[in-house]
Formats: sequence, structure tokens, C-alpha cells
Amino acid sequence: MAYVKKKIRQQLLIEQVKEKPFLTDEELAKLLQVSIQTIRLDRLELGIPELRERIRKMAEHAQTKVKSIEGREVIGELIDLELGKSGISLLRITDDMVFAKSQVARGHYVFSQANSLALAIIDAPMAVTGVANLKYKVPVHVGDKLIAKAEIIRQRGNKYFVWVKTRNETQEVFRAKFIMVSWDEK
Amino acid sequence: MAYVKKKIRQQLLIEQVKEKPFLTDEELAKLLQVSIQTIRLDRLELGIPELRERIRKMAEHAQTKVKSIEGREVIGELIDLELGKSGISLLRITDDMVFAKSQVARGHYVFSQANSLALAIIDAPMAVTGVANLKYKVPVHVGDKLIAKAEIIRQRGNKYFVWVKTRNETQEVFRAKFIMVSWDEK
DNA sequence: CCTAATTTTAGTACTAGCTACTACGACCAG
DNA sequence: CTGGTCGTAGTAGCTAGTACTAAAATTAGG
Repeated sequence: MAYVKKKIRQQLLIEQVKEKPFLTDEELAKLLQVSIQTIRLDRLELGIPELRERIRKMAEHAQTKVKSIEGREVIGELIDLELGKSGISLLRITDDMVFAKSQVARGHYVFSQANSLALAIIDAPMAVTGVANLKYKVPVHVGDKLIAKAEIIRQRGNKYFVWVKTRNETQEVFRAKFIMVSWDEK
Repeated sequence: MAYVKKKIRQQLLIEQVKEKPFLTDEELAKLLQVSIQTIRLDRLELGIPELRERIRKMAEHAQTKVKSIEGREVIGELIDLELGKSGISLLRITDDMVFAKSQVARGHYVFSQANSLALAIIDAPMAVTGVANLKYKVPVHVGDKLIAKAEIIRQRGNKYFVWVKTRNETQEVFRAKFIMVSWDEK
């Protein structure tokens, strides 16, 4: 009987910590109606770190997250790249990229993948987007793996005409035409 | 002389804490070649909270930040909104939005502001982007305040035609035409 | 150069929120 | 009734501090 109780309590503990990571052992003990020592033992058994560790990890995670967004020149993962010709990138849609209500991906993530890929395949030190024509064909959902294929179809002076087609597992979801403009440092 | 030194040291302290918030007083003392007590006094004077407080605030911030990104339907700050008609949003370009090399803003930030604003002004429970035509007129730099003005110019069934014009302080930098598609839950 | 003020360092007592450990009593099953 | 699991209790020790007092060092002013 007590054996079962323990498991239930530990389950509750896991839930509590997940929901409210800022609770001290003392507060957890009061919540679960046991002594502090029991909480500590449970944490030890379950491998739950102490309050300070939990908070520190959250803060560290938040920091590295910010940095990784900063340093990322390409949205998504570059799978293949032939500079001056074509490129392929992959982006997995996570739940923070979609609208809470509809679970449909925000348009700018799909755009960002295509746009940054279009930029990446251009063989020039610096370039910016000049013009873009986009067509969203099918809504994209959480879990979808978006594969964007970009191709330079024409080059005229410092202007590059790039086509990007994005597919999920089953169909084409997005299409874009970019005119990218490059320039050398003056 | 020492009066100046103190100010310099406190300035260094502020920078250090800003850059690496995970340093203890002891580590800071070693870095700045003074005793722990001096660091504590400086923190007291400067109103810098202790390590644990700093970390806790970061973690709390990270938590609310995750939620606010989820909840953030609009990139930038909504300044004005007339549902079904028009809207204005402001986005300040920070250094993590630009290319390190050229200091020019990545195209997708400008797009995201416009796209999310176009979406926000539509008076429907759910909508997605269908088609977009973009024109980047002038490169945008760090510090620029982008003011995007969106206007619904035509509505045909569940299709909304939206124009967005984005200016910085001096000129129009971006222009977009969107066709947004709305739908009711089925 | 000496004194006064400022700045820095040293040290103590106390705190939260723990870990790691030992010890004891309750309960329950075979 | 004896062994094993559980929960509880309590101690020592830790980190990274606060809050305080006091002394030493430095510096500026006269």
C-alpha cells in the first residue's frame, strides 16, 4: 500500500517540478504533505536537481538559445550547397513556430528558410534581397520537415534570380521567386 | 586618482556582469584584482543583485519570454490597430537582426514585421498568408526604427488584399502586397 | 609632511537551500 | 516475531551570499 503511495507521490512531485520549477523543497514538502527529508529522498531517487540547479540550467539554456539564433546565418539546416548554382535546406517545424490557435506555422518561418537559403547560394561577399514573390500553397503544421530547394535561374549583372520550392513530406507547400542584389565593399 | 579608478572598476564590473552573469563575487574579485568585499560594496552601490538573484531573474525572464513568443502574434510593437482596416507597428533593429559582415538587417525581419501586421489587422479568427510580393528598396541598418503601415485595400470572399509600407526615419525601405486567406473552424 | 577623508580589505555572525550522512520508529508481509 | 521498506529526524558541511564592524591602506588637502 505504502509502496503504491510512494510512486504516486513521486509522480506528483515530477509534475509539480515541471509546472513550477521555482518551488523549494520546503514548499514541495508542504504541498505533498510529507517531510522535507522525504522530498529530498524522492528528488535523489528521481534525479531531480535542487532548486538552484534547476534555475541555473533554465538560465543557461535561455542564454545559449539567444546566442544560437544570433549566430545563425541560415534558418534551417544546410543539406547541400553548390555555390552559385543551387542549395537545399531542411527546417523542422516546432511548436513555437506555429499559431497556438490553428497549429499552423507562421508564414515568416517558411519565408525565412527560403530567403536565407536564396542568400546562401549566391557566390558574392555581400547580398540583400531586392524583390520577392511568394506563394503559400498549403498550410504547414507542427512536426513537418520542410525541404527547401533553391536554384539560381538567371544572373544579370549584380542581380540574381533565384527560385525556391519548399516541400513537406508529401507535397509542395511554398514557392518563391527572389531577386537578390549583390555588391562589393566600396 | 583612486576616485577615478573606482569608477573605472565599477564600469568594468557592470560590463563583466552583463557579459557573463554567471560569475560569483569571488571570480569577479579575481578578475578585477580586488577583494571580495570591494566587489560586494560595488554591487551594493551599483544595485547589482547577487548571483542567485541574477540567475533567477534570467530564468523567470526566459520562462515568460517563451510564453510571450508563443503569445506574440505580431513581430514588432503594435502602435495602432483598426481591425479590418489598417494598422501600424514599430520594430527597432537590434544588432542580432543584422548580418555581422554588412550590418544590414536580414530580410526576414522586415518581412516578419510586415507579414504579422498584415495578419493582425484581418478581422477573422484564423488566417494565413497566401501570396506575397515584396520589394526591398533600401538596406536597413542597426538602430533603425521601422514603422510599418498596413492597409486592407480590397476584400473578396475570404481573401484579403493588404498593402504594407515600411519606412525608417528618413525614407521608405520596404513595400509588400499580401493576399491573406481566412477561414472559420470547420 | 602631517592629518583627514576616502577607499579597500579583513573578519565575524547570520541566512537560504541545499548535500551527505546516520539513526530511529512505524508498518507490513511472510 | 523478525526483516525489509518507508518516512521522519537530526547533524555536519557547503556555497554564495547579506549585514555589519573594524582596521589598514591610499589619497587629497592644507
